[in-house]
Amino acid sequence: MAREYTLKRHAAPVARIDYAAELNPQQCAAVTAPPGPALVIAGAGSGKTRTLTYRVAYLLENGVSASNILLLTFTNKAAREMLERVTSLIPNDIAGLWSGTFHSIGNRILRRHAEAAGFRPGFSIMDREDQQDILDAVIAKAGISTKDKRFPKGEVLADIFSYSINTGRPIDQVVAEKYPYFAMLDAQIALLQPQYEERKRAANSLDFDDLLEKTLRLLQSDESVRAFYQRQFQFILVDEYQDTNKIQADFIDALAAAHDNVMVVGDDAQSIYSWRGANFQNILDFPKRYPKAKVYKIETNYRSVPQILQVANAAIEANVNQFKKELQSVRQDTGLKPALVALGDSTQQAQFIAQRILELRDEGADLREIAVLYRAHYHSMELQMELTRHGIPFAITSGLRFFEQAHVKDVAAFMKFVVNPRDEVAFKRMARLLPGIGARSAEQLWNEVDRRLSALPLLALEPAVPATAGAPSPAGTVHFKELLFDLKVPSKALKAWQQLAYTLDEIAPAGKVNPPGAMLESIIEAVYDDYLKEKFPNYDQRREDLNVLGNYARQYESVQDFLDQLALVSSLETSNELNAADDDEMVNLSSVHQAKGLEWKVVFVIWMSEGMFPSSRSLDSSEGVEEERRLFYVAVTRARDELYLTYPILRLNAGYGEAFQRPSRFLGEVPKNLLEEWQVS
DNA sequence: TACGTGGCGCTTTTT
DNA sequence: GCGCCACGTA
Repeated sequence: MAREYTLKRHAAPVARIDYAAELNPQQCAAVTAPPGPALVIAGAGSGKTRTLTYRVAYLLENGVSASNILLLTFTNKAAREMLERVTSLIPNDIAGLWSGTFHSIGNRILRRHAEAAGFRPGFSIMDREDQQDILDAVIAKAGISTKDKRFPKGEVLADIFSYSINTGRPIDQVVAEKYPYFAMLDAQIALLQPQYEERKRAANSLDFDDLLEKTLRLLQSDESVRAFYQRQFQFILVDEYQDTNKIQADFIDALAAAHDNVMVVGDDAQSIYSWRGANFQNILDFPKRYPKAKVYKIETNYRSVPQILQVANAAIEANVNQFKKELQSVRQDTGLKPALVALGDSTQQAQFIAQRILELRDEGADLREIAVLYRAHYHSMELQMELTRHGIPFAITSGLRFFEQAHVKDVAAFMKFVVNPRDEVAFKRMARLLPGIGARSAEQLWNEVDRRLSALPLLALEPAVPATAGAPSPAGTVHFKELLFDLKVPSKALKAWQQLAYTLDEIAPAGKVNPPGAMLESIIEAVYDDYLKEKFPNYDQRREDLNVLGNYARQYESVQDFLDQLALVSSLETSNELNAADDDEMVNLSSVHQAKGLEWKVVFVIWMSEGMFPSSRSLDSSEGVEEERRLFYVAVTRARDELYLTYPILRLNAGYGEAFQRPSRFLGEVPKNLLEEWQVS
């Protein structure tokens, strides 16, 4: 039996926060909960973020060191905002606190222990597109002809593998469920997975799933690493727990195993990421996995007026699988019911929204306090045109992230390659930019580069700048000009190729990597600007994007950190950060998914039509429909004062003329007397 | 093997 | 009304 021995804390600062006064009793109970497992079920708008923020402050005030806290959130922005609020509450230094998304925390851990996980510290992070590229190469290499019989493309394989990893279910099961028409190929598909793994290893590249999975495996297999982080993270806080998947839940469990000091916060009614492997059974079963868990419920809603909340409560009612709860509004009754608006077609729908927004602005509303939400990004197309016509400025958190645009990824490929010369995807992307080099030549060139790289000592492949600040710096000795200059390239590409070799040498002289801002300048000036002019019709726009990227890059000293940001920061966070026009008055257009955690005074939910919302793709299973219903619940609960639910009766079908659309079933589930029907003519 | 043109099919959600 | 893919040509 080990002896229990406690180190005395240095004198804790005098308690400054009056928790009972600043929080409601339910919040306060959760915030001041004793150590040990805790499940906080916090309804929409109930002050979930506030609760977590105060919890962090509470721990710090009670002498817990910041470096012993791990805060896991759904976006990096959410983490940053919480910590800012903590700083405004108490004077403690919180620099040592680890916070961010599961992916970014995984990345941070793996950078430190890359070797133990079977990689080199300078590894690249692949996004979905990179993943598809490499999988297409794996398929080709395996000699599978996609011609004679239908075989899934890289895109589909990525989806299968990813879902399999994130849910911990075998490939054949995933294929049978999600792609039954490929069921007879499942053995062959499963065979490709180890090849994909091998290829990633050779390229020293990790995909998004690896950032979770490899981290978990590392904790499970390496006892010293596990013990280290278990000791470091004495208190674990998890936001949006309902959207964690199996790996994420296991990751938390592994870290918490030694002390069980884990507080998870979430709302099962807002679980909307099952297609990415999220499993809201994690939150429902938390008390089973942690039998000592205390459950705290926070059911007072501060956000929405009662009329909106009633609609929300009614909307979620039809779901069988949930913790029953009834949100109570503390806000004044405005006497204004949410509007149910039927419109002739989608054009009218767009006109209605635009007109109503103009009226709201005349009434003195701030455009930033208005949002239009929809199920899928393409639902917003007509509205965008209509808003433009009326001169109404809007900001979209678009489907395509800023960093996923071709020109951004192109210039990033240069940087990725010099940081990690084994990055097959980055190299090929770079090569294909040159005239006369397509997929085929790029592949051949890579084979030769790969051969030359293998002849170099292992250490030479590390970048000369430390991967993490303070780490010893290995001697980088890759001379890119020597490596590439004399390769055989198509004659059409020769000049550009030599230029490329010089440029790489310039941005990483003798393998010593320049800071990202300077690198970008060289890349653009030496090769990319010409390409951009030639290739894209909207040169000016894209060039401007690259300037923005350059400004952003200059904030970073280390290329590695900069590239990590590109890979791991979500669109929501970048759009604000890059445009920096936060104070511009703009209406927000957003998918419901991206609206998670946000709120506005006025919310329009458009395309409330059967087949659109709920999406027709979700209709074949009851779980699918329940998730759509939760999504609808999320949409409704974004609104503080005014809510409009609109749907067009006619749908203009591409090519096929028009078809009648039934209103969404979700509208029928809300009692008529809770909504006010608007007749629009 | 790279790249331009015509036909076809049809729209989720994202770290 | 648009993007993607396959095919044919330089």
